Amino acid sequence: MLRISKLTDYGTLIATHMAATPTQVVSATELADALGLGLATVSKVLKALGRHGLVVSQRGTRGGYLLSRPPERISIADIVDALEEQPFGLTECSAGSGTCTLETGCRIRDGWLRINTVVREALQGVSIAEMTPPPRFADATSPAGRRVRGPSRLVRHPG
Amino acid sequence: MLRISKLTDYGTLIATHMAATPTQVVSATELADALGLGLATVSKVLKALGRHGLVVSQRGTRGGYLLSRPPERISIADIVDALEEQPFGLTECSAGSGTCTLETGCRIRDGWLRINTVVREALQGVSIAEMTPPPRFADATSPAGRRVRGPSRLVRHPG
DNA sequence: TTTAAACTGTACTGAATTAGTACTGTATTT
DNA sequence: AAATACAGTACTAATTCAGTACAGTTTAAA
Repeated sequence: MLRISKLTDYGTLIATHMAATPTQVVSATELADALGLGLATVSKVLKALGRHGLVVSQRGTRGGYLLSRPPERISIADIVDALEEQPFGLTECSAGSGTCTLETGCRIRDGWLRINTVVREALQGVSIAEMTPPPRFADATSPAGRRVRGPSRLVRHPG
Repeated sequence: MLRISKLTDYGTLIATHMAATPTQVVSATELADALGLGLATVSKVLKALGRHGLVVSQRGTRGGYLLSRPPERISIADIVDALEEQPFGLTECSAGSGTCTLETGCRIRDGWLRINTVVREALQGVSIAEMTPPPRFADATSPAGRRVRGPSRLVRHPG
């Protein structure tokens, strides 16, 4: 369907929400309430994010989750990698290898690999700190007033 | 799964194959044989491509399909549009509208719309003529020797 | 020390989507 | 008239997704 799964969608939602208060421990319950999602669903997402080192968890009363690094350094690609099937690839042949029955004589694997690269760079080029629209009544001189202006900034090649 | 469907994959395969002999009428049977796919499957794909004006069909003996325009002017985005769910969108909210139960208070729709744009441009930026690797023993001065060199060319902004 | 909040891990079930195929009908050429 | 090839619809099995449930462990606070 060329669409991210709902779980991945929730992942970006949750991570973006956490990015708003990056130093604050938030519990799955709080996130579920704030975002209108089921607790079990939110837990499932956070667990996956934790496995991939994007959040760290704190057990017990007053426990919860915390972003493991500044939100500017967590990209949408990171979230996708944590929640979608790995490895990344728009087609079967460009992701794994060997499973495609057409391998022999396939002339377009090359093309798809190039497209993958560009798409991946697009996802890598957006951090969870950049997902939310600029605050409407923000003071333009405040740090919160800094904003991304359109897609041109999106494709940056991190390395 | 953030992956194109197999049908879409077949679509790019079929279109790319046809792009190699752009003026020749090819039957579904020939394509199925050449690509190692089922006839019914190939027919299904070609029908969808026809509905979207990418190929024209010719019935009867000696009938078959023909690209409706030069392969340089048929993009991967065209194939995707013909075979994947419409409209294009990596998330539910960035494709349609109204179906997302979280609409109210969703802060990231904007971000996903921007990402969509970039991904879509990547798909629009590659024609089915550019999918195959350059012929290995091609004369460098021949038209067939022209080639795309890496992803930088991929993101071109057609509009 | 007890209790409650909160994370951990696994498993399950219904729904939705995908993939591939079958079948009947129509058009065209030889 | 016959063979080839497209047109359209429908169907079934397999896969994937989405959401939830449950039993267990850790930690902080009362």
